[in-house]
Amino acid sequence: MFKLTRKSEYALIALRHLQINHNKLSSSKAISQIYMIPGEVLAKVLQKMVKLNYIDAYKGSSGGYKIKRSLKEIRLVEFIEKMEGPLGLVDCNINENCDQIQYCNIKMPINKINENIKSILNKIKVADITT
Amino acid sequence: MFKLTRKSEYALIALRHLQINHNKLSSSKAISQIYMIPGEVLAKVLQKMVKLNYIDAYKGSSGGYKIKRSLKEIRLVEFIEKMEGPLGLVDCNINENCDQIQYCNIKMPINKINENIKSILNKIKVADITT
DNA sequence: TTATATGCGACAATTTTTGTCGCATATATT
DNA sequence: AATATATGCGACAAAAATTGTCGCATATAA
Repeated sequence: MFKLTRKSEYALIALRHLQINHNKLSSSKAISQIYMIPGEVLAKVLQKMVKLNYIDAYKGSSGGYKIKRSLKEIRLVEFIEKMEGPLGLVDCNINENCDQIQYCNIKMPINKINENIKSILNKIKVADITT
Repeated sequence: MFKLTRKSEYALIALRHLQINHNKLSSSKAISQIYMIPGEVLAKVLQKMVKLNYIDAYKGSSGGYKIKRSLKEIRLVEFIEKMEGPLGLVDCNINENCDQIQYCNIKMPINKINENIKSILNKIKVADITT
């Protein structure tokens, strides 16, 4: 519980790197070597960030990735949800396929807490981590 | 990320049940049947809660479990950490065996956020879920 | 033309979570 | 005293999620 997945960690590490090196392109390979991140895994994370419009990709030799100036005010929760899927303390927040739901006595209180946590996390920006 | 494990869910469900039925003993089997929880799994969760002193066990025929009156002010984070182990956004908060740590550029900011989240979660009591 | 990038899908390995089985001990009930 | 019904506990198994690998396609600067 409450653990970032490696994918998200790699994404944040890469974002920070791209933010620091915003004046040039950084290739996936270069980043993966600097931070000891498995190449293919990082590549996919970067590709996903491109799709989600967080960073720009430049193909071809001497290509690479570059951060978008629009990144500054991204909420951390939003970023993680887009990278990994919806967050929720319990599955019934996300997906109603729970056989136990009709007998469950805690759904409502948990949902309340979940909303509290999310509203708090909403105040945290990606930039709080990457700058 | 941010998902309670089933064990914790079962624990909370059982706690709530025990709280509502504080006037009598409830057996593991009875609880597991009411809430459709696998018997052996629930049994272990209950046993752990006994060890952690959250509930009392009475052995033998017509035995079962009973909630302790002291439960009211337990913090949710504390409860979950005792049931599941330490919480942390990243492993390096918990366990320093990370090959990447010497190259990692996000450790400190993540640790900061981790503390923020924990301090917020600290305000939530188990009773917020079980009552 | 070539070397070096990104893009993408399928698959494999690993780890974590979840659940099962067997057996021991305790005790109320009969 | 015997029995049925509890808890207690360790080892194991199954399932799911996470993490990592491989192969090949496309794009482009040099």
